Amino acid sequence: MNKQERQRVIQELIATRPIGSQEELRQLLAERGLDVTQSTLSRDMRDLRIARIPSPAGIRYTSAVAASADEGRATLASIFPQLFARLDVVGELIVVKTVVAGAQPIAEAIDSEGNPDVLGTIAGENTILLICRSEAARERIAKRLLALAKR
Amino acid sequence: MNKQERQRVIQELIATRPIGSQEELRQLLAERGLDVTQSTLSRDMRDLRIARIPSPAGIRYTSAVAASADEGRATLASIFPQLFARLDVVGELIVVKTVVAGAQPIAEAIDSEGNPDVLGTIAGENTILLICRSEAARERIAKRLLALAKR
DNA sequence: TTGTTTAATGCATAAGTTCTCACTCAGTCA
DNA sequence: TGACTGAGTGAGAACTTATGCATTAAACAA
Repeated sequence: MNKQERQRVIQELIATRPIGSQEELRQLLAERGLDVTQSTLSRDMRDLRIARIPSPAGIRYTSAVAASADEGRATLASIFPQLFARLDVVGELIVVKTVVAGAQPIAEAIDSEGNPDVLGTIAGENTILLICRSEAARERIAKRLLALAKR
Repeated sequence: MNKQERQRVIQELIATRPIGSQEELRQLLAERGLDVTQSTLSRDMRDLRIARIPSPAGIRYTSAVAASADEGRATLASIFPQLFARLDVVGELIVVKTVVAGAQPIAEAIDSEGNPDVLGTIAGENTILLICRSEAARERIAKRLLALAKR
């Protein structure tokens, strides 16, 4: 049971669906085999600065990290761990999921490295598509990104 | 006793200083002659969508108009038929063409389903790129989307 | 190995927020 | 006029989140 991994899953869950309480989040995590108490989630939310936003439709949590992540251009290593959510690969492609609004800065940081293994990046709001030169190149890059994420 | 006036003052107070609880806010309002209970403030906060952001330094309220812009997310089934235009596939990819400005909401709706077959989506203005886990996954998704479109 | 330190966590409960209900008051209409 | 309606509110119950303290596990030094 790993704190980093858990916090990453929390970011992702919160980015992709409305969650109305820490207890609800706790259940979603439990379904994924991450069993912790609400106390721990309260502390995670603080670490991640996850905002709680009320509205007529109910309460919702939102990652507030993204807002403060775009100060100038940061190095990949400095922002990737904070913004990263998940990574998948298929063929020569890598799909990186990030917290809300995290895709743009990460893609920019990757681009600016000028790695020839990377043919290009396309970033949406919380998803980056990385097109690699070959499957071998894709493997190298994915490995490196995963290592970065673990920081 | 005027609600609008009070809510205006709340916005102002929250913008200009760190406020850590509704009780604290209540006192500040009382000093200004606006006497209400914390219950009322809770309702005001909801009306104004004032976010509560925790951090190692304590809790703080912030006007959250920007952060809460994603309320009222529609289900895929409810919007897809209206916005869909055309669909093509290649390898693990699906390219969905939509009516102008339709890509963003559809991509969001797809994301929020959390389907593991879908590694990620990237949306432009009227085109969505869907990256699937495999060609088989791509087939399943494409079939489903086409069925949805026929509604 | 043994002791020490530190991070992570659960438990119990304190602190804080939201909700339900009842009430008031102003406006509307027959 | 008198009944009705809806917005706004307070009081306290119900619910949610934060925190103090104790425990455990891991890393490290002696």
